[in-house]
Amino acid sequence: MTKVTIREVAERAGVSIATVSNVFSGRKLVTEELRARVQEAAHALSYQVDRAASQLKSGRAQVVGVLVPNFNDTFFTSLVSRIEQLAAEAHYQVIVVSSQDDQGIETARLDALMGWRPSGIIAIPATNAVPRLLSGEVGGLPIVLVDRVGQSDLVVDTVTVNNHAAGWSAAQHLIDCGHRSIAIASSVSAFRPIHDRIRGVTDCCASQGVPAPRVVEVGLSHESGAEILSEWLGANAHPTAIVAMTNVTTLATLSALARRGLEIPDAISLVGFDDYTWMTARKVPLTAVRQPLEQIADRAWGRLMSRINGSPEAREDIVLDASLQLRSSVARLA
Amino acid sequence: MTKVTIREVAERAGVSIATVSNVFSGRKLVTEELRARVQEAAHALSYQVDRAASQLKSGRAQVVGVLVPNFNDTFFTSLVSRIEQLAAEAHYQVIVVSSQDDQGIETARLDALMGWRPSGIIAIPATNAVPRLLSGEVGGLPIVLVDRVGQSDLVVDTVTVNNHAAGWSAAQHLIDCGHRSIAIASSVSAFRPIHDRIRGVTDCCASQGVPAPRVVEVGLSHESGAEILSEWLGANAHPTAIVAMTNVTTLATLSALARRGLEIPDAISLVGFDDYTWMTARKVPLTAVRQPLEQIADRAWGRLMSRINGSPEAREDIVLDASLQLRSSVARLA
DNA sequence: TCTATCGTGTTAAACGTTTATCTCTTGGAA
DNA sequence: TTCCAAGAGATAAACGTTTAACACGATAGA
Repeated sequence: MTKVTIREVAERAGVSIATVSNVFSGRKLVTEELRARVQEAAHALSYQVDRAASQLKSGRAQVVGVLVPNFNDTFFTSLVSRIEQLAAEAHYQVIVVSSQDDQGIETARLDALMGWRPSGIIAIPATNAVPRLLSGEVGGLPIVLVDRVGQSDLVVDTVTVNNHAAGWSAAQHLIDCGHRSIAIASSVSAFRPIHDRIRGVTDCCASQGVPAPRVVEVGLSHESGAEILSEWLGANAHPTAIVAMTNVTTLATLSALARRGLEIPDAISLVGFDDYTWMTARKVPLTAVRQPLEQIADRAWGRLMSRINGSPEAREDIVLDASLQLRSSVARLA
Repeated sequence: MTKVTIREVAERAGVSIATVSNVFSGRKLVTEELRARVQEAAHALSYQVDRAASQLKSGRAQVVGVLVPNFNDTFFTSLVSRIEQLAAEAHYQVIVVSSQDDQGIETARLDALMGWRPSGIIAIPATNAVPRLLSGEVGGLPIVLVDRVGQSDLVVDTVTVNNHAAGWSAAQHLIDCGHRSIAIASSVSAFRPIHDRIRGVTDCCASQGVPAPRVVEVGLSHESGAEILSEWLGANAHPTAIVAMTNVTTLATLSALARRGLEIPDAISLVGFDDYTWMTARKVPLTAVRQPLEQIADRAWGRLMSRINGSPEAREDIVLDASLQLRSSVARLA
């Protein structure tokens, strides 16, 4: 693969390198005849525009960076999947980096990302603290923050879910079904989205005179979560229903209940969070809160593109609604 | 963000740009004093090496491309996750592209990938046909093929699982438990790994005089799979056991069985493929074939690095063993 | 004392594009 | 017929690095 350059293509086609460049970038008209000659030459030599050179000269990058906390939660990978697809359609390339739920790594990865001089960044911060680089005050780099948005004095666009309402609707359904003793399986209660969901549940209970739900914090991994929850169930009076705050905690709850031999919904009812195929692939399909995954990705991408194309609109906090998927994991109490 | 260049850093530190470059690339020694001055200046200006310029001049890229068929199968995302981690440790960046299970898109994405002039590529082809670009005959680009390796006259390294043995061990377990009527839930039987797994099951049955298993092909999506399998169960005599050929078909089988109200393992036994947390998060934990995910990623990465660093070793087909995780979804028949 | 060697640093020439500027035709409008 | 605008290509100057070649002391072997 003796790297073939624009010069060789130009020579073979009998034109200048500028013409070749124009054929590929399409920013100046080239007659049909020359265009054909160039295409043919390029194909014959299997020429490929060198991104590095192109980007260096033009300053434009056709790259967007995507930062996610990890690849374990399907919520994040699904988002990445959708964004990759949108990006490809828009002839952008995506560089995905993971912070592995660690602020230090987050900063490092973000730094590395900047080396690409991306056109924009879509980020799900690892914690409530938005990294300095993403606060948007540094300079014109378009940024869209998604999901874990902890602060509110931001200057960048955000796309989130109405987590308070999501929690409320889950609680309302349980209360409607006669539940009074509710527990919450939370991952990290300090994270803003989780915090809001918990408040949603709590507020709903308070509004109807139902005792405040107990909150069990189980961490970010399935294994530790199942362990902690199982122990908690052993040491405390059982609630009649549990509502899980993320898709990982849903899994952890399922494991803990199975481990303790507690039937759903006979012994304990469950409302899960996020909605994936495996939730229906069970004898008792799970009632769950569905986040509008595709919409989140679409809105985030759309917003980023607007910014990249220099839209002067004011910043916006896009808040989408989650919906409760009613299935069979919640018992109707007498 | 008035892009700050190496020149400004050099000026501020009172050195030449070559020295700044050396400090960052580390390929020539710089005295501690100057190094400190440079670091400080760089930090003060928040300087970031421009990858495009760096790569253009040096020809080296510190980038590896990763091609996967899709982001729906956890097997692929898990692989990507692990590779991203290994890459970060080695100061490489990963560009992930998805072929969306389509040969046309695969070629397009691969072309785009080449524009980055990556140091190497780890690829899971979408079909048995290895894309021309990856056949390795084009030139020195290091390539490692993983999982879906259809041909055997390759010149590149490969990392696969011993699929025949994996299928065999699943079948053997069923036969040991007294099963004689076995069905296979396959995704796309033509794919080499699937084909081998099916043969493994079939050969094992044949070797012990058990009737040949019936194969049901259910496609790549959970939804269609559940539908097809459910219909099949309605129209045919039930087998006593089903073995699923991928993690998506496992899910599809679970759904189909739940839809038909068939209990596991009382009505039908099930051996799943791939081993994820959700498989244990059920009342009846799933017996499943576990692919050594982490090992696959590690070996693929290791091999790629060897190649990139110019190892002259002969090409190798690395074949790893899958292991059967015994749990409770297979009934012991009288 | 005279070279040879080594350790540090600088100079300047690329790398493969993009794009502002220039040149040359061609075809109306006056 | 003359002039000018518009269209289509070509020329050449960057873009921000890396790195070969070079310079300059200091050290050491002869």
